[in-house]
Amino acid sequence: MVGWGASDKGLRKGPWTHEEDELLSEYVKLHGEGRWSSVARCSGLSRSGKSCRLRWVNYLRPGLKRGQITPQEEGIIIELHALWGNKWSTIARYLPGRTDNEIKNYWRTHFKNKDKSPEKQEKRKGSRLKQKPENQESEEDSKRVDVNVQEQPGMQEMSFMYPILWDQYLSVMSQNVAPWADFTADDGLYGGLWNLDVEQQHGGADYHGTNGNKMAMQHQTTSFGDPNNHFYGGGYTLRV
DNA sequence: AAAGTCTTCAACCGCAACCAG
DNA sequence: ACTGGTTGCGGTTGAAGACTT
Repeated sequence: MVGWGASDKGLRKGPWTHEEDELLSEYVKLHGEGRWSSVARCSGLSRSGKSCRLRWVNYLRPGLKRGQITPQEEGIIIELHALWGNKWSTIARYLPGRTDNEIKNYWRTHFKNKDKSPEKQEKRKGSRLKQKPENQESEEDSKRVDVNVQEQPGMQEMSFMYPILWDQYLSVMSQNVAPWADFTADDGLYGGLWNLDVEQQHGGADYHGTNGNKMAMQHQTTSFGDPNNHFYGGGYTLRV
């Protein structure tokens, strides 16, 4: 990578070391977030304020989720992207523990590649299929979410369906209220698509944004695909 | 086993908005 | 109102590892 290692101002660039992470964490613990330019100056780090902020926000901040995006999260990403486009930071507010960078990367790797030549994709897909038994759904397939967006004057309606694994289904159902779901966002939409109790999950519910927007959600659970594989389906119809 | 290709993700850059003086 | 510094956002890049031939 050209220029990484040291910049013309003597600031380091490139991957962060464990020592730098510790310095930054320690500094933020003592002085709090914000004032990133002074973090860079006072913490002893030879990093730009921008770099410090980015490292904290995307990697060091407590409460960040690690690991794969779940089918539920994927559904929310698709749904909100259909609403707002590439407003990654806005979308990230609805996925606590996930960063805008993570969501942006996920979108690019999983959905942007639709732009690539179909032949190439088919070729790769075909060779991958050789590796697994016939009729067995791949992990990617099992995460597929189907979205249907319909716009009407003054209202936008979206439906999305996704298959989920049985243990994920149980895990979601066991949470009467998702721990992260209880917030409202500046733009007035209710922030917790999973903030439904079991009865409501099956019955649907209406929510009101703080700006008066009405957001109606209808949740459906149904088993589809191969019941022996313990796939269940979830879905919402969302009207904004 | 090796070389080529593809995917993932951390980190950078440029720009715009915001804020204090 | 203007200016310079700071912060946040979205787009892009490139290294590393996984996968395919």
